[in-house]
Amino acid sequence: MSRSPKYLTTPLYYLNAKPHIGHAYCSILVDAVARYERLFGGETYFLTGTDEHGQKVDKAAQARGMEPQAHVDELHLAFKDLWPTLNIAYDDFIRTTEPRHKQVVTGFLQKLWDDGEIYADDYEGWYSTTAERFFTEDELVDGRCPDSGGEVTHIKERNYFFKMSKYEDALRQHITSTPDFIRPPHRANEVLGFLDKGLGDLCISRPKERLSWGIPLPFDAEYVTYVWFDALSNYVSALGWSSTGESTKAFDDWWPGANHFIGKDILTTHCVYWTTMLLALGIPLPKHIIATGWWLSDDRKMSKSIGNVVDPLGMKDVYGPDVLRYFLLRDMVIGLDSNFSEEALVRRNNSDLANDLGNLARRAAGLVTRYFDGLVPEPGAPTDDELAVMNAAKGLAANLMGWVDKLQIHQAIEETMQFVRQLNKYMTDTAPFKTIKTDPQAAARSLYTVVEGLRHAATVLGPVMPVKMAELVAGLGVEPVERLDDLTWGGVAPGTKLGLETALFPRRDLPVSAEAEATPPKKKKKAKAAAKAAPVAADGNIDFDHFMKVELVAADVIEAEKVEGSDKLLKLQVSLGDETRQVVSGIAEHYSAESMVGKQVVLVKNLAPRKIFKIVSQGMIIAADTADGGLALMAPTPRVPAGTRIH
RNA sequence: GGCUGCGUAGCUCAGUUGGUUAGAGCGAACGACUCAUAAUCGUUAGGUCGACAGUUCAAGUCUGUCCGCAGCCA
Repeated sequence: MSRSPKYLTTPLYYLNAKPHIGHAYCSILVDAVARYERLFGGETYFLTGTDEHGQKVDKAAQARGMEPQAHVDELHLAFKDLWPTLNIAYDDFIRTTEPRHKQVVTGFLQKLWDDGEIYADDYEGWYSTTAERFFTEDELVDGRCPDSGGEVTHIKERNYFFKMSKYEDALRQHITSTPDFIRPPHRANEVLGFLDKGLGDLCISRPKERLSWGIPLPFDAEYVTYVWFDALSNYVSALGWSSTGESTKAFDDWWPGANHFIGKDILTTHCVYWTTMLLALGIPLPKHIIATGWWLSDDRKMSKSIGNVVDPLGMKDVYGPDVLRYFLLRDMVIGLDSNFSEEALVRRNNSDLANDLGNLARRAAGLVTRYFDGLVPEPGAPTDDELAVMNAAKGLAANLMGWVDKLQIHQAIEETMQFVRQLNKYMTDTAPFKTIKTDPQAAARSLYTVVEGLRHAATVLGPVMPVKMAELVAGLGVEPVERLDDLTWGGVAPGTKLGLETALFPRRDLPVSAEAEATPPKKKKKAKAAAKAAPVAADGNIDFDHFMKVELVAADVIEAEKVEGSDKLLKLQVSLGDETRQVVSGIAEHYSAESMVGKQVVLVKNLAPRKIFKIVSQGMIIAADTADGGLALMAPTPRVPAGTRIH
């Protein structure tokens, strides 16, 4: 069965932020899908890159006193250099500041201009520098940017517009007649809902005086191209699409199999802006646009302002890139949000990778070493037990493509692990460590079956954990198979020398915080009593360690305002030296907003963030009730540097 | 406020066109085994399937109302 070539893309990551878990997940997902695809015998072209124009980048460069180009030349490496460390193998990395890209965007725009798809008009609105876009009067919140809360300025200016509205019906038609164009399907409904509100035209320019760091419009040098228009074009510029009509081989080969993987936050830009641009240019629409969910922390989006950012990328340094990949791909159902936690990652590592898979390899290898001098024994004729395993291996390989095609990667992994569990059971049932004394032939048969089963599992998990599974296959003494079709039972030749010396996936301890909360799994009986020890003892005392978990720090109040609609609450911005936190505190009846600014207070730093009056509060200020019903704020005397730990 | 989706064991989730005692993995308890990374294998416990009402011989599965959560839009 032949498969059509697939062109797999991640979004171009915008250089105004450091790589985070969202970027990493998307790239890992595309990488895994590409590797699966190749295992199925298909061809793939994997594109990623960076989006380097725009005001934020320009500003950041200015702040550093650098030329924007020098700035992005440096910054884009944070992404480009990251991918290999996550075992991600892309085919091309495109930067929007490269000539090959700028050239295509220019041709793109010129063609639209020539075809009358772009017109100039006056535009009036409130512009937010932080969000880099206009808002209507109605959209503003308290006269500020609804996205960033930043300042907006009223601007009236001439700009260029793309006649996007023209394509509303054509796009709706395409979405409704192509059920899996947008995946998962409920996202398609979202886009249709967006279209039903009526599609306007899209402003695609920014005056040069306001934004110089961009691609100049070919028909008006006083303007540069709007960042989205610029960035989205990468999907065809990387293939060398040409506006003159002469298409490149790369474009013809790959574009028909285009799969854009994106985060759900950029659904509209891809499903509406990009698609209508393509319609206007007469370029066929991509085959699929796949919107993934977000990795959350404590059921919330990770964000610096909420203070719940965990550093999943740091996990690769602690646990290894393949373990991180396994966790991300196993624990997220594509399209839905998932919670990220180090604890969940460690549990996955321990139960699936260390216990089930790694340990199985170890026990099989140990027995082969002990009883057969480390040489894989002759299997002999299979009995029903072996036939069951062989059938399961066959079924696994047969089902795999279906799961991957449905983008049920987590399911593909789960099915594989079920097979591994079956191998463990088979090993226990046939007990080669016993039969070796009574029936060496049976022992040989069992061990051969487990080794061969491991080879199947390793092959099928290769796309998820390329390096670790290559190690396992090498440990089994065989050459890896490139294609699933070549994965047939009996690939391990009897007499092969096994080389599985070390544990493939070491067990890990749960992170400290998790262990304190969970019932410790260690030393079953002895630990039981101790484990049940509650944080608060019967006499009401807590032990020293518990107290030390409360992080009290000195904080300087830098801003304060009353919370509208509440008599008691003040919203404070406090500095902890290296970070600023927002805290909502019920002290307004005793302290005015003005009087708080400049004061030093004591903040409970590691209190879980919560919303009070819809405002996120990241900590608590401590105070004492006074005898006359007043309130006395606690503060270090004398004043100490903000952020100083108090204990 | 409008629209859409979701709410199933402690946790993460499956549950096909409504049909016998609601499933899996993790976690837990107990047991077996001892080749192995305190591993593996087995057994058990734990759910009024968000609430209420309705349709039906029969509802986690359909309808309505409500509660909670999320997303999109305004």
